[in-house]
Amino acid sequence: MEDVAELSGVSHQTVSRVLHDSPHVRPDTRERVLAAMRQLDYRPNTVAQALVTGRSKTLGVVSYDTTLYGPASTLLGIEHAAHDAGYVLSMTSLRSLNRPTVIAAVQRLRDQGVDGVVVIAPLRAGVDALRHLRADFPVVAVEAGPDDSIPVATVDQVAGAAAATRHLLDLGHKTVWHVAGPAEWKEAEERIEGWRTTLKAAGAPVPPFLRGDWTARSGYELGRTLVQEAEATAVFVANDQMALGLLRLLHESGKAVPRDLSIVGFDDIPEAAYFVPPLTTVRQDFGELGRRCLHILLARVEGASGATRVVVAPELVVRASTAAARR
Amino acid sequence: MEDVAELSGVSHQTVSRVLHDSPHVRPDTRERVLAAMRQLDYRPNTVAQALVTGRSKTLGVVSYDTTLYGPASTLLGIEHAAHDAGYVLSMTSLRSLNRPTVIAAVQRLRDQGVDGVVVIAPLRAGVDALRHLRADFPVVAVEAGPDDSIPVATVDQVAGAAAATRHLLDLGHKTVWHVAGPAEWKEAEERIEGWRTTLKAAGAPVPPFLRGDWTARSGYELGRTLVQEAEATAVFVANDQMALGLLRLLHESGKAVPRDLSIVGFDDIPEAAYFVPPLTTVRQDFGELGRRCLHILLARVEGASGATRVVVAPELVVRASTAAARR
DNA sequence: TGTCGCAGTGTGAACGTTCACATGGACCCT
DNA sequence: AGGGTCCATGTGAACGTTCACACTGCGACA
Repeated sequence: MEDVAELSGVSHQTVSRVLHDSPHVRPDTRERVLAAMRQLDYRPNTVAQALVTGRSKTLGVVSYDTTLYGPASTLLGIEHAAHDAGYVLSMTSLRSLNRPTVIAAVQRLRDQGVDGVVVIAPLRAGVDALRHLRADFPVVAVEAGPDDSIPVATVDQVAGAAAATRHLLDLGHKTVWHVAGPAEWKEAEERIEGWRTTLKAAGAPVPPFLRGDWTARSGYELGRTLVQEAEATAVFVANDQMALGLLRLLHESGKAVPRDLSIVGFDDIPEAAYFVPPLTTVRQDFGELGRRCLHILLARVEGASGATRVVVAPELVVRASTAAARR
Repeated sequence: MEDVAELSGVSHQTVSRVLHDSPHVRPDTRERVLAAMRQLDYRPNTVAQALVTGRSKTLGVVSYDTTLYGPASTLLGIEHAAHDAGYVLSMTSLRSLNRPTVIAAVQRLRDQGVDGVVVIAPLRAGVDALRHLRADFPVVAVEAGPDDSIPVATVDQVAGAAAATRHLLDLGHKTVWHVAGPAEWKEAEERIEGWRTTLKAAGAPVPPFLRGDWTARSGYELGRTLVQEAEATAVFVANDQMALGLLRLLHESGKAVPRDLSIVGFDDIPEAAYFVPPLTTVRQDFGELGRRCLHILLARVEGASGATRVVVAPELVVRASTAAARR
């Protein structure tokens, strides 16, 4: 910067002003400075800027397993939104999600000088950790956060599960079974809730749900139990991978989908449309989710306060894995 | 830091020394300083450290579509390795991959003060961009890089494709068809090469390959062409998603897998084992890949030089989608 | 017994910015 | 003509570290 100043015959301060488009610079001076910058290939030192301003134009993300489709897509949405806002993203991926690890990760990012953090913590434990964070630092949770102590962007899981369940009931099924996700996941619990309340509201019997772990393998295993229930004609599975496993087991058991059993999944992963048969599922707009939560965070960083809650609506996508009940 | 110094009755420099475990501090002094740090909950300002040392303990990653299984897993491997080495990761995700965008992304990260960058740029164009980067900054490419001008960590695509093809030939198939990935992807081209040379080496005829775009949809569409080839009994598909699409089309066309057609995929995505039938495929250890490339980068950052090339071996996973040719 | 070396500590400058304030001139108004 | 205002610019300190060097005392060695 000193070099640029010297070359263009002004002080370092004027260079700084040009850099920030200050109105108090004469056009010809500005031009001279810009020329010098170009000539010297000057690039402002963001680290020095961060030191003096206390702002780094960097945001942190702490996430769990970015290999899963949901978190990965959300992360991408966050990244794009951050990029568009001129922010850089720092990432931390936890190997296990519990109170100390989440707190440590946020602290670490904070020490690194990020202006704010978004936590993708769909587990109960992670959600819980957020409540124990200092309130003097902008944090937003995505996809399940604690009550209202922290701003949250989330997809309405209950509504999605309700839509899936209602779809099956509308097709004439007497009731709907459910393959759930792991108990520690808030989303899993909310999907159970949406499913159960919809059944109750319709006066349908509520069968016990089966507990999976999101993997295709668990869907496959739990399918064994399901095929023994002669009554079952419709299942709402808490994610598409488990639905895939279930689909395979049914195929191996000689059961036809949707003739013998109608299936609805959740997430709408890109592969779902090419399952055999193509899977009816509930689409979550993860990209939008990420974008929205980043905007909340940005507002916070800029000084807004008060808890916020953004809810993205899921959408039922009807394909070939569901059909009217046989009578 | 000044506060800590004052509280423990030493100078700021001694505090700094304690911070860095300098041997030239008397044990009791060290103890006093540490106590003061705890009492004041002192956290060193990494930004100031970065300013003066020129090192930020931050590494950059520029990637393309982190929603895909491969890049996402690689990213995770990189992240874990970085974390273990005490580094933080800054991420940039490109919306389109070409020379200017890649160069701009690297520059941006560099301006942000990262110590080095890994580029996940599987496209020809991205690979190309790397050649036009200043050599005075540590960059490593993962999964396809230019010749030898830049260090690279990669999975041996040719060997993987060869293993897949040979597996099918060994089962007695006269030849093997191929559904390839998009031409701009280096991996796609290398898989074609592995497939073609293996066929040639075995004296088998080389049918024209079909050009897909990695999506299940394209596998489905291209399947139409494939079922019209009465001769075809074996196909090597360049990734698992396209194999899924193909599987569905075959099912709809009344063709049985593997009875009428044997199929091998590539990647071994977690879902592959639950396709109908379970997919024989080539597993890539993306986590390992990420870890390895990060270690190369770290070595570079610490001052090592000279191009390096690390190759991870893929592994054929035989499942139920391949069977011996009928005679 | 003088001096060399080293352990333990302190001092001030530097890193590259921005911030708060000071300066000087042009213009306008009374 | 004098004073206020605003524009354009400059000056020095501050941000929180590390770095290079200087200093003090103590033990060892010749």
